[in-house]
Amino acid sequence: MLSKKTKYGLKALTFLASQPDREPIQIAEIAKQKNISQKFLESILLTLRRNGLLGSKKGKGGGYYLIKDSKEIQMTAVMRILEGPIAMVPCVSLNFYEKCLDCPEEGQCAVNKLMLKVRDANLEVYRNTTLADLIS
Amino acid sequence: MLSKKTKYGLKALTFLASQPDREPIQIAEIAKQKNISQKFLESILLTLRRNGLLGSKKGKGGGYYLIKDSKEIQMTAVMRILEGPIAMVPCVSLNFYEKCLDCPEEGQCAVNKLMLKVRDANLEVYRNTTLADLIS
DNA sequence: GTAATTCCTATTAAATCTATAGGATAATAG
DNA sequence: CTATTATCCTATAGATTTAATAGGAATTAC
Repeated sequence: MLSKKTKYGLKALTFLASQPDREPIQIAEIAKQKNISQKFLESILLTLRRNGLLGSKKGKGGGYYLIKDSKEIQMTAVMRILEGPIAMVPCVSLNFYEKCLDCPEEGQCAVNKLMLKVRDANLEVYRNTTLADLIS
Repeated sequence: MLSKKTKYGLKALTFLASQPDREPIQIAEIAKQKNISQKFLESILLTLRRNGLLGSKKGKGGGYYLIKDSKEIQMTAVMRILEGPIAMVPCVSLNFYEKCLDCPEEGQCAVNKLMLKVRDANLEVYRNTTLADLIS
């Protein structure tokens, strides 16, 4: 299952990407437009900012805005920030590799073999989809 | 993340598939060979049987065995039984479709659009991978 | 300086996953 | 027919993760 965090994060990002310019938009505004709990959204936007996808401005007239062109934002980045590793098991993860302790030989492990295919298929999708592609 | 249930289930299935014949194998034997908590594995094998992938025999000489040729067992079935819907959100699920309550129009929803691609990519992998493919 | 808004940490509440317990049921062997 | 072996089944406890909330600190605009 996709977490609500990711779901809300994606909705917020596309909302920002569909703005005519990059003026800061307030959390409250995004939450209202996209039907999201404001406080929860607040923490999500914060992590998106900390990970370099969003910029922010405090005080009156403040808010969040995209820091890059939406065509430059790949889903690989978004998913890794919000949902965590793209691989479903650490032993096939590119960025978060860990050996399985219960598995004597990776090359002969069925889970490894299947999840490698799944990882590649998903990477293919995420790499070839940008934020811009998600806006109709 | 892949659940341990699915991970263990896959290991058990491939272990059974790699047996020379379809004689029943005891839970204890599978658990030992594959490093799995026996009681947990027991419940997993039970659901695999209830969902038509395994047969079982009670009493001495009992155990579990594959009910079909491993070439006939697609990962779509295995994953749906163990991990649940292949789609990451109900609004793109083939077998468990549900409309999102917070989403006015599916056609214009970024989450829907992205997860549709992901679903298709994963289905492609799962449909084209059988249990037999996972045994080296 | 006041109002508006993000920033930040901690905490609670809810849901899900993992594992275990313990007895019921069925099959086999003798 | 009895003892043994193994699956069957339900319930529940424990652990982890997710979702949401609370409340005040810091910053900016006017």
